[in-house]
Amino acid sequence: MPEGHTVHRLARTFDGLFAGRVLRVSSPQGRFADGAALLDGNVLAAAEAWGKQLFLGFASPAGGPAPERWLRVHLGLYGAWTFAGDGGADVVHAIGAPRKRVGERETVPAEGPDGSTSVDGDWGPPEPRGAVRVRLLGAHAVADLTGPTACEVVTPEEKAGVEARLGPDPIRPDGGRASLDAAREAFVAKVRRSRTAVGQQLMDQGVVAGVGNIYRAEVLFRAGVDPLRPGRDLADATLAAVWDDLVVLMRDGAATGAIVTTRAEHRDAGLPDDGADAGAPAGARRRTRQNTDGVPGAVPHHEAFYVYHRDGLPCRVCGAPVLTKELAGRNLFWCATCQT
DNA sequence: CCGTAATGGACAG
DNA sequence: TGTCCCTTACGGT
Repeated sequence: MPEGHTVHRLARTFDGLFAGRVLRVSSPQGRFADGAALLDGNVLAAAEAWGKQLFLGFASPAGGPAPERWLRVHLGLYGAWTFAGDGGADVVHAIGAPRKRVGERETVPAEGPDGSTSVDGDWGPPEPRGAVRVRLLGAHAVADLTGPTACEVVTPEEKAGVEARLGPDPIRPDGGRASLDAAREAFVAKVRRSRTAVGQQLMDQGVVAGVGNIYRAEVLFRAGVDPLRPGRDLADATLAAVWDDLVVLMRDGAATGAIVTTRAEHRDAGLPDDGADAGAPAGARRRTRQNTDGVPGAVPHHEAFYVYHRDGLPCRVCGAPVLTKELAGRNLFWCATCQT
């Protein structure tokens, strides 16, 4: 369940595991059999992310390095990639030990049916688990895709068409525009062009690519902006600050794998864990999946956010109860005191 | 066992 | 605005 930062991490992982390698491509579930046949036996020539879109470029082994076909994947709400490998030197960075997560799923060393690890020189991929739409298999690693909202083979032209409809991406070095400054300008201008609530516009991938429900809620809290305010009513400088903050927050998320938006002084160190406060308001015990469980030094998930999934709990800054409301089919969270 | 939420989006009207 | 799709894991029976 990714926002853009996860997809950028995925692109890097594919690059590290499979770039330049001939891949066996299959569809254990069967729903992508035709597409898989189109890609099977080709070389992974590129792995790119733009917002929540992942593009894997394939080139024929005989041809040049330019991708002739792209696999376009959008994970949607619950899509996930699961990785396994033989732990060889060439994949150690991507598979990592002992617990590394990419997307929502844990990455584990391949195990035989009896739980044994790979035999030297005789690595075999694990059986696909669940409804695996696509399996990419290299010599030393395998990647399984489940539950995507989009998974299709497209031409370079079709890929360009998809990208043309996407807003600037704060994680891309140039923001997906001529420059990072141009990307910020495009974002500000687009939001100001409409009276649609800024909180709704941030979820529009044509306005800014890669922002999801968490970054939406958190960046507006940090900016002190009421999510329901019409975009048109916001000052240029306010929106520019929102963009700049997205650049910081999302790039940090891409680097660490976790979304953390709270500043240290606003975290309640010493409070009990989630499991200790049974009977607390709904938001208190709700789990928010993060990729940091058990990582030493990581900010625990219940201290990572200002407002996301904290409805009914006191605002970390002013103490007023965090509010929630459904907006365009998604749950919005905000503090009416801090955000005006 | 069953209901439901989940960091998303396409499409119809 | 509503409806549908994709899949999994968790909590309450």
